[in-house]
Amino acid sequence: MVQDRKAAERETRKQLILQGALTVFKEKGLEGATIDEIARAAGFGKASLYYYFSSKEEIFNALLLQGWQILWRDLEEVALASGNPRQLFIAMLKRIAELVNADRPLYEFLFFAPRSFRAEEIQNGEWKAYQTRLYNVLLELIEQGVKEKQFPQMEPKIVLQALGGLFHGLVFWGADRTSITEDEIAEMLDKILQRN
Amino acid sequence: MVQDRKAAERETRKQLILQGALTVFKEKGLEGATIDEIARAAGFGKASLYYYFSSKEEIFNALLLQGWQILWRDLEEVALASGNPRQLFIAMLKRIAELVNADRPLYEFLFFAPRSFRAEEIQNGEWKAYQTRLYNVLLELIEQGVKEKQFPQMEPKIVLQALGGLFHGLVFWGADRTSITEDEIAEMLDKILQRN
DNA sequence: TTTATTTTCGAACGCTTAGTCGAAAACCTA
DNA sequence: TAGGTTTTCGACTAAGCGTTCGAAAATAAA
Repeated sequence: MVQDRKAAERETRKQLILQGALTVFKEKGLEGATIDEIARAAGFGKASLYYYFSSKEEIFNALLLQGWQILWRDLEEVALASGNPRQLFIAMLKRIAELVNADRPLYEFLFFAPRSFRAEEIQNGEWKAYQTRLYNVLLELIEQGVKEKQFPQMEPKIVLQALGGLFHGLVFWGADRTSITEDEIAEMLDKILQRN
Repeated sequence: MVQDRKAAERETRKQLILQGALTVFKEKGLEGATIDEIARAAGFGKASLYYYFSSKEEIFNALLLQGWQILWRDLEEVALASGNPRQLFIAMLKRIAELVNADRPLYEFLFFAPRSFRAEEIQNGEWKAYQTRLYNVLLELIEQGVKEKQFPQMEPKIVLQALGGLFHGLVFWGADRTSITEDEIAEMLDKILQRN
């Protein structure tokens, strides 16, 4: 069908635009990401963007949703694998680290951008459901792990909060960001989450 | 002297403006913090602000510098107290937590805002020296602590990075931010930084 | 009270940027 | 090739915001 090819092309162009948005975001930061620049980065005129997206917010929203969908699809596999809570938890963090390393700009956007946006449309976007799902899965793993004495005896929410911050720091902080390998993460987790 | 009183009043008004800036920042976020709103929050007309500060950047810069100065003055005391590296390190984190709890908006600004600003003037501001000093003191404490086997045998920079993220998470993340007490922090650190 | 100085601020300026419009170009169909 | 449809984009509009201007109000000095 011609229809199909048309739709596919439209989708491809939308992806190009999202890609451009990501590029600009990476180079200029969230505030510096203007529609004009995104258009140029994607190889379109400014007005053309509005043929594919109805607003700047919609672009960011689409980026967030798509990113979280991919992230979740990937992590779900890990979550459903077999192993005890501790193993699964570490496996998930490792997988997140792998993904982040494979496409840093995307995940910086996914993890940082939501804090910066104040718009309702974005704060209550569809992507949020995936974030919540991930949070709950990790929380349950910790709850189980604590119950089975595989983690220190602590309030799971606090542990997750702390590990979230820790992981965030591990993966995104520091001057030379390439210096932290998966092995280091695993080793670090092993030391910090030691049985007691 | 009349001169003196004048200078003091000028200083007081500058403080009012900084206070207003903080209020608006807290309510509207960094991007939403306009000169108009800051002026209104501080009880001045917009143009009056420029009688005290020459630009918006200068206002943020002054806020950062003053905040870090106060923070550092406070922490220096703790750093110079007696105790082994581990004790000193924990004491410093506890003190930071106390300070943050005492004036959350200020420290959110101090710790979050620098990431958002791209302006040279702010990125290379005087405040940065204090941040560096704090970083180095904490790093040395960890290096000493590792040497003396009071911390797990790990790369101090990584430990600090991780703890930075962790602490960040502990203090700033989560829905109900008041729920984390100093005691919990201490307990958490004790468990995580256990000797091995 | 008069004059000089400091302080305040509404209004205007200039620039940036999200979003629109209308027409041209590219493409498809017959 | 002719007519219709899809896609592109330069130019324009409108709004927001940092900054400046000029004059008025408040305060101090004489």
